[in-house]
Amino acid sequence: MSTKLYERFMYGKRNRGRRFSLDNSRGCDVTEREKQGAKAKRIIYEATVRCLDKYGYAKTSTNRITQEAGVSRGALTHHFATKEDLIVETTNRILRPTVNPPKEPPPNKGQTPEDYELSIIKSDLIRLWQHVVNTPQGRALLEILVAYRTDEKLKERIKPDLILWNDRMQRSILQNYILSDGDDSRFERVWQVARVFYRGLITHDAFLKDPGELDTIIEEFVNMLAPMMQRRNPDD
Amino acid sequence: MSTKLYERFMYGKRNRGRRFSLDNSRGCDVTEREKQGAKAKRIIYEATVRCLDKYGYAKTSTNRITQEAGVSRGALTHHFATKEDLIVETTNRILRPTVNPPKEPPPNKGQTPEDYELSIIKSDLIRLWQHVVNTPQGRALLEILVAYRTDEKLKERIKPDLILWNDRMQRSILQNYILSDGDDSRFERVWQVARVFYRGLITHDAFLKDPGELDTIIEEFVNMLAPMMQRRNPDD
DNA sequence: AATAACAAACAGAACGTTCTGTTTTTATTT
DNA sequence: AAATAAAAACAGAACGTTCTGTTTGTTATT
Repeated sequence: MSTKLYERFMYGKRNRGRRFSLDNSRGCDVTEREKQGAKAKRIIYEATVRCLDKYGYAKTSTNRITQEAGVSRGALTHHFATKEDLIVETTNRILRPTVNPPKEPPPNKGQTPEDYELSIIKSDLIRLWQHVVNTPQGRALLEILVAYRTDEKLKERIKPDLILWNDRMQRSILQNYILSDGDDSRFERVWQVARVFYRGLITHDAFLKDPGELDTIIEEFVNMLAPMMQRRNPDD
Repeated sequence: MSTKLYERFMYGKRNRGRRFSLDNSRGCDVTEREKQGAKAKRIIYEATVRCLDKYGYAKTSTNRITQEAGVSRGALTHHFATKEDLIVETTNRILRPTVNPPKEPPPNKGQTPEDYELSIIKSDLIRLWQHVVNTPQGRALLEILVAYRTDEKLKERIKPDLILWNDRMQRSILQNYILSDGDDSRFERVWQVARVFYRGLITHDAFLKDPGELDTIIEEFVNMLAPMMQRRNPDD
């Protein structure tokens, strides 16, 4: 390249074009490019969740994710500078919809009001297992949480998110399920017991000959927990 | 090495010496070499447990284990042909002492018999957490169980051991405890609920600002479970 | 003398990251 | 409206490191 051309090039470069980064400096309307990038990120995120669920944390390499997502290596590194960035963002996307689980309308019954209330709480507890914890997202989260335990850098980055999510979760649950004269702080603990139990349950079929045994254990647990969530006076 | 020496060495190697493997073909007396080998294996096993606990499954490489154990790479590969062999044997050694947890003598009290019984059961449940699950061995086992979920080859090799251990555990517990209403199969489930809960608890402090919150959750759980349980009369 | 026990070098694959180059979209200037 | 600069969105090669497993060599025990 001749000096003249180069100087003209650099001159133009310095004085023309955009001075600021793009990413939505306009205001609100979504450009084609933003849509494209968001879609790619979503595809990669979904592939990451699938890989964590299928192969586990140890074998979820960036190579495998690109294969699963059907994108190039460059695409992944463009959107996620490091693997840690990818895991952090994946964690946040897993937690996002979990905060407010969709509420099912209670089915009609010919039961006494007490039995009816109990059945609703039981079905809610079972739903927590079937539609939140024991899902690709839930199992992927377990993989991340176990890695979290021994990965200080990851811990540093996602701990605030997890605590925030926990608080929001508790508040959301309290809004929907607590009885007016109940002990809130105790109820929060009971609910956390349920979440802890379900997390442990993901790895429990290792000990069982028949996977169906899981259901009976869940049933036992639900029968144990549901009546407590109905107690109106915990102080007697 | 000169050719002559080398040939003499190889010649001797091929045509002389013992034809069968050593490891205790004599009968009973333990040789120095056997002791040495067993000690090396124990050191490697203990280092593996420490690595799984400290670094997690993904970052527990054979290299790291040799460093942690203070042995050479050759020593490790000599005793454990593959990494999978090492993990399998480590799993078995973790499970070995857990089957029959040491029983603590009950402390004296000025309580009613009912309260006394309840307090013993509660302390047993807390001990399960403090001295079995939340230990380097217990946390290492969690790492292995999570890897197990997505590793078909590992699953194939240790599944029988886990099921066997589970059965022995249940029988051992049944010897000491029964359910308040005397239903054994239901009690087995209740006890499994406790184990599942504790396993989940290992990863739960990720959600908590203050690690001390764990204790209150444990307390809640124990208060929930203990009244359902009853110690078996040792005279039957 | 044979071999268990250990040590160390090595091979090949896979890992995460970095880098260079190309195409496409967007914003600004003319 | 056309031209142009800049940045986003890829694609893919290459890098150095680390991994597991193999092989070869040495020492100690029987």
